[in-house]
Amino acid sequence: MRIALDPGPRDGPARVQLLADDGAPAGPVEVLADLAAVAALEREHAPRWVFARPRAYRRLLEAGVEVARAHDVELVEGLVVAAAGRYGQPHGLAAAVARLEGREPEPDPPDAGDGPPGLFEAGPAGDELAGVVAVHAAQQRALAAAGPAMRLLAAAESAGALVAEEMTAHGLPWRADVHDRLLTDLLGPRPVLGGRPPKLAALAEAVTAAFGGRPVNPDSPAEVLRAFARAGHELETTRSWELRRVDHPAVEPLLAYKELARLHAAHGWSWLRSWVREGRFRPEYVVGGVVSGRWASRGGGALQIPRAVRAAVRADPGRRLVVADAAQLEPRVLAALSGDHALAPGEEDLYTALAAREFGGDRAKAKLALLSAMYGQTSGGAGALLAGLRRRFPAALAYLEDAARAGEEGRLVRSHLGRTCPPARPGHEQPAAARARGRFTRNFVVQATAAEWALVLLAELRQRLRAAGSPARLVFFQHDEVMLHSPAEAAAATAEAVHDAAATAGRRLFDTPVRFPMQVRIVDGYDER
DNA sequence: TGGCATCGCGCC
DNA sequence: AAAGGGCGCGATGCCA
Repeated sequence: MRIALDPGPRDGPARVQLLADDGAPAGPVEVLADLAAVAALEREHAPRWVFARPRAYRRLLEAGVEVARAHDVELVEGLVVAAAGRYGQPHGLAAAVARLEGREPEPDPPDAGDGPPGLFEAGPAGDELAGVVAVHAAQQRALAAAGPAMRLLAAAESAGALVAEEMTAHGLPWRADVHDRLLTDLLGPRPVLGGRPPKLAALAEAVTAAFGGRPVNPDSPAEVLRAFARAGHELETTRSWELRRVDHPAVEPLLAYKELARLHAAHGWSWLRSWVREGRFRPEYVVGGVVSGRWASRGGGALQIPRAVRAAVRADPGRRLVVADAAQLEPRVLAALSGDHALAPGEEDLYTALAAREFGGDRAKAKLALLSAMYGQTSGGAGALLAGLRRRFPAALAYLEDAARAGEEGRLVRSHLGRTCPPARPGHEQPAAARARGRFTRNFVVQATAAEWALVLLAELRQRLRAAGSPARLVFFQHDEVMLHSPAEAAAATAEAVHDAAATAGRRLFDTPVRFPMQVRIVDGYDER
């Protein structure tokens, strides 16, 4: 059973309508006294809730209501539009309704699916619930025609919306005092009036001194290039890997400066002030925000938390962090996709196993070879390594090369479950553009399939925790890694649920002997191995 | 002053 | 011969 839901304006009534599984209305529109009434319907019917966008669920969470299953109309519309070769065209509810009615869709409103509260409530008066019902019915027809893989993808994407909103609501445990201590250790005391912290100021002066005393702003690539040019070093860029090859006394303080300045600018005291409240970091996740189906995030750089500050992520007293990451997910996905099972023979470290068989025990070399194959890299010695891979894993390499060729020829590629890449843009016939698109589609098939494996893992894990009445909460998700905040006594069971969910995710996507092991650690701090 | 492109680097 | 996928974000530098 399905129930369409319009949570309504913030101070107004919510409305619901019972639907058959094909999306046809199975009852009248009903007005709910409040969102808490949703909880009663959830207990009574355990339906799949059909709503317009993730923020609808945010409203439920604010009212203290969690649900088990959902169909997110705007997220699914994105999948359906892309599958028709029109990635990037409007997929908000209003646009979907317009298409159904044979009108030209308007561009999506800014931040479709997210954005500040009130944006949509204040939007043009329309029957939101009727739109949700009509578009959902059309999507059910499209998904039925596309097959079970697309239906699984739609369900997983929608489950992702539930997880994302719940993770934001719970927040990532973040110890501001620990973070502050880390910053002070690395940068010196926080400057009271802004400006550079002591250690950064000292390094900037050291750079200037190394260039003979003429002031050089190390934050300005242009100035740094000019300074090196005056010293007789013509550089292309000021990237650290290029600087490292230069023999000049300014290099060492400059590299040290860049590393610390990065920390200060991106995750320093102002970040802490902006993003951590009452011991929690609450980023906003953007489900399906990346073409490959990976999540993006808005605000706080949630998916780029540097290792240097991870010690600040600490479990509350009496709790533990259960941190799990999928081991070598992308090459395992490639093995399953291509049927080249020899590439991923078991649960052991895939690169080590590969190194032993092909690369003289050199794990780094094996990893570089595989990543190069999946990214389309051939420089830096990668080309020579590819030959060994191609000889040993012809099916896996052929899979990637087919995807690359499809891209170069302007065709579409799809993930295992049917997420579709954007169409080629005009100009893709130019050789350089064609090769770039080939690298993109080569990577897309793997990255997008890995992303949907991870989505299914999340959905399965969430379902297990709910079924068991677990007190553990999902608090972080980053491409191939999940973190839970769990009472200490439940941590072992939580870890088991992760392993179980991972195995199930593999089975739901593939009929394959390839395994998808998770490395799980139960720790107090995110920095602990 | 604000918008925008570029650079550079953090994460996967 | 050369060809590295996907992001977010802050600082700089240029422009209106």
